[in-house]
Amino acid sequence: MCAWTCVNVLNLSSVVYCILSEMTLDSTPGDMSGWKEVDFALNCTYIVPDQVADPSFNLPKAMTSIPRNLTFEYSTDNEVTGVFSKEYIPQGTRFGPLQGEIYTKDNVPKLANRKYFWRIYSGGQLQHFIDGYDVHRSNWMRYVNPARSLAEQNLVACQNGRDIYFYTIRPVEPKQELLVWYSQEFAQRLCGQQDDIKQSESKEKRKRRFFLFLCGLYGKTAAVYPEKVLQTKLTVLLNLSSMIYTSCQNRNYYHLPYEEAPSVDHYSTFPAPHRNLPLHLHGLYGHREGLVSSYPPLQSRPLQPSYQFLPPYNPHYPRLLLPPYSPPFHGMLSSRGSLQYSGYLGADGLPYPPIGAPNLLPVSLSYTPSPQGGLKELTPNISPPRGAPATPELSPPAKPNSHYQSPEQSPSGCEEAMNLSLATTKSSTAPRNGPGHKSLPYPLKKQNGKIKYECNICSKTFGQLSNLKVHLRVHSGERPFQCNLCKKSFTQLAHLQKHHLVHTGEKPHECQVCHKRFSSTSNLKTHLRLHSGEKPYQCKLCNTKFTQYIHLKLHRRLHSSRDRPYRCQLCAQAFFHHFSLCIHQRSTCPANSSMPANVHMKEMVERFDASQEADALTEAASASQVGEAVEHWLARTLEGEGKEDQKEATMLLKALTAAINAPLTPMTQSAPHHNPPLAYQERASVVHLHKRPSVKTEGQ
DNA sequence: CTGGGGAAGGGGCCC
DNA sequence: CGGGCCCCTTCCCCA
Repeated sequence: MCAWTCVNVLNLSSVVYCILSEMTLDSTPGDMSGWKEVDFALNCTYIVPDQVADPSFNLPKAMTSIPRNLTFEYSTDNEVTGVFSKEYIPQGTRFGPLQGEIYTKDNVPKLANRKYFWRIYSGGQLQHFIDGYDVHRSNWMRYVNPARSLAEQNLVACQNGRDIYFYTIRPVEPKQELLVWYSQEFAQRLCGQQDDIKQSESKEKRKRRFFLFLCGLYGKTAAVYPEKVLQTKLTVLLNLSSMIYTSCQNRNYYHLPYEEAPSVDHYSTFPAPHRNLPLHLHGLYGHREGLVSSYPPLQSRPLQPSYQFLPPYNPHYPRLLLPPYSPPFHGMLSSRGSLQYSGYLGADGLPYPPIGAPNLLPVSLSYTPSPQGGLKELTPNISPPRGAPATPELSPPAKPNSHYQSPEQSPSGCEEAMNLSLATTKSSTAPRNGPGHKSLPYPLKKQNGKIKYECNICSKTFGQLSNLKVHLRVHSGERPFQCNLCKKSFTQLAHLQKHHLVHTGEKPHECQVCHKRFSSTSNLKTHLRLHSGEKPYQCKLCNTKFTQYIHLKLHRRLHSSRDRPYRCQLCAQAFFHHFSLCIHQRSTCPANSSMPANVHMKEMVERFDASQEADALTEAASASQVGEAVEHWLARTLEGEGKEDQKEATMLLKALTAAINAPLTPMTQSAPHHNPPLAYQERASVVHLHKRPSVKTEGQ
C-alpha cells in the first residue's frame, strides 16, 4: 500500500510548475476538466461491474472479482503487483465500487492494518472506513496502484454516495496498467482533516516514515518482495533512511504519512526533491498497493471556508452545494487538482477563487450507488430486501389462513383474501388516498380449475401471486429499482438492468443480416422486419402496411374523422361519403336495432367508404349506382380469395345492397358537419376483404 | 407532413 | 418468488 505524502506549502510553487508542465502534455480534447465527482457518476459512459465468481471456487474475492477486460500482473511469487487492461478501455469507464470491511471511527479494530483504508465522508464528516485489507471481503480494486505521475494516471477515484469508484479519465490501451489518483473533491475532503493532524512526531517515527518514503522510491516493488527479501531491503532502507534523514533536515520538507501507527494522523517532513522528479519521488507514492484515503494533507495552508464545509456526500446531497470550484487550469483534469494540491492554490499558494456555481445542474440529486455495479434496489424505504415482507413496519407478513383487515374492509367474507400490503408501501409515490390503498385484500379466484390472483383495482387476474405483486406497482406507483447514475427508477429489476445498457452502451443483440447491434431483443426483432419485409400492421382503410404499430397509428390520423365530413349523429362514426353514412345507418350503426351487430359488416362499410369505387361516385349517386359500386368493389377485393370469403362477401353484398335501398328513418338523417367532401386522393386502391392472421389492423 | 428507423420504457408471462 | 424474457408502446429523430 502506498503512503501518500503531501508537499509542504513552501515547496508548492515548484510542484505547481511540474503540474503545469505535465498538464500541457496530458491535455486532451476529451479530458474531464472540471468534472466533479457527481459528474463522473452521471456522465460516465461505460460501467464495468465486478465479475461475480462462483463461490465454490473458494478464491478470494479480491482475485475473482476482476472484470474481464482487466487482468492482474503477478510477481514471480504469484503476488499481485498491479492491474492491467486486457483490451482498449474507453475514457469515461467506471469500475467499482471498491469493496471491503466497513469500520466506523469507533469500531476500528485496534490492530487493524490501515494500509487499505479508504475514508468515506458524509456531510463533511468522516463516516466510516472501507478496509480493503481482507482479500475475501475486498475486491480487485485493492490492487490498483496509485499513479506516480500525471502522465501515467488513467483513473480517478471518486466517492459517489458512500462508495468509491474508479473512472477512466483517458482511454486505456491494452496491456496498460491502471493507475489511480483521488478526485479533486476527494482530496479536498481529506485535506479537511488536516487540522486534526498531529504535527509532532518523535525522531524515530520520522526516521521510520522516511524509510517508508524511500520505499516509495522503489515504487510498488516493495509489494512483491517475499518476506525474507523484504526484510533485507527493509534493513538496508532503514539504515539508508537514517543517513539521509540526518542530512536532509532543515531543508524543504514534504509530509509523509506514518502508516504503521494505529493512527494515520502522524506526519513528518522530509526534503523536497527536485521539481522534475516524478510525483512518486515526491513522496506521493510511498507503499505497496492502492491509495490510502487516510493520507496526509495536500497542503499545509488552510483551505477556504467553503472547503472546510464541504457538501455532504450522503445519498441525498444537493448538487448545488457542491463546491463551486473549477480546476484552476484549463485542460487539467479535476482529479489532477487533487493530485497537485494546486487545484486550489495558485502559484502564490493562495486558493483559487470560486468559479461560477454549476447552476446548470439539477437542484438536487439522490445518489446511492449499490455495491452491485451500479444497479441498486432502493431499501428499505421504498422496497424491502428480497425475501422480506413488503413493508414489515406497516403490515405484518401474511400468515397462513390469516386475513388482512384493511381499514376499508371487513375481515369477514373473504376467506381467500391475501395480504400483499404492497400498496401500502410507506414510500409509495401514489397518493395516500389513491389507487393502491384501497386495494386490499387480493382475492383468489378460480378460473378453469386454476387459482387466479385478482387485482382489485383493475380486476386483472394473474396465475401467480408474484406477478400480481409486480403488477400492483403499476397502481401503487412504487418503483423500487433505481438507477444510481441517472436516478430513474423502475418497477422491475429487469427494466433497470435493461436501462443500464443505456449507460454502458452495451448492445448485446446483433442482427445476423446486417450485424447492426441492439440493446434489446424487441428492438432487434423490429429491425429484422426490415430484412424480412414483414409489415404486420396494416391500415384497414387503405391497406398500407407498416413495420411498427406506431407508424400505423400515426398513419391513421390521415383517415381521421376530421377529414370525414359525414358523421352519424347517433354513434359519431364519420364517413367520407354521404352514401356510406346511409349504408352505415341502415345496417351497422349500433343505434339501429333493426340489424344485428356485425363487426365484419361494419368494417366492410368503412372499407368501401375508403375505396376508389366510392370515390368515383358522386354524392348524388342513386342507390343502384352505389349498389353497383359496392358490387364492383367486392369483386375486385375478392380476387384471389377463398371460397369461404367469397361466400361471406356475397352475403355482405346482399346486406349492403339491402341497406342502400332501405328507407332512412328521420332520426338518423345527417348532414355534413363541415365542408363538403373532398376527394380523398391518397387512399390505397386495393382493400383486402379478409384479414390475414399475420397482419394486425386497426382495432385488433 | 409523412414514412421509416431506432431507443427506451412498461407490463406480463414463464421457468 | 423472482429473474429472464417477450411483447407492446411511445418517443425521438431523420429523410
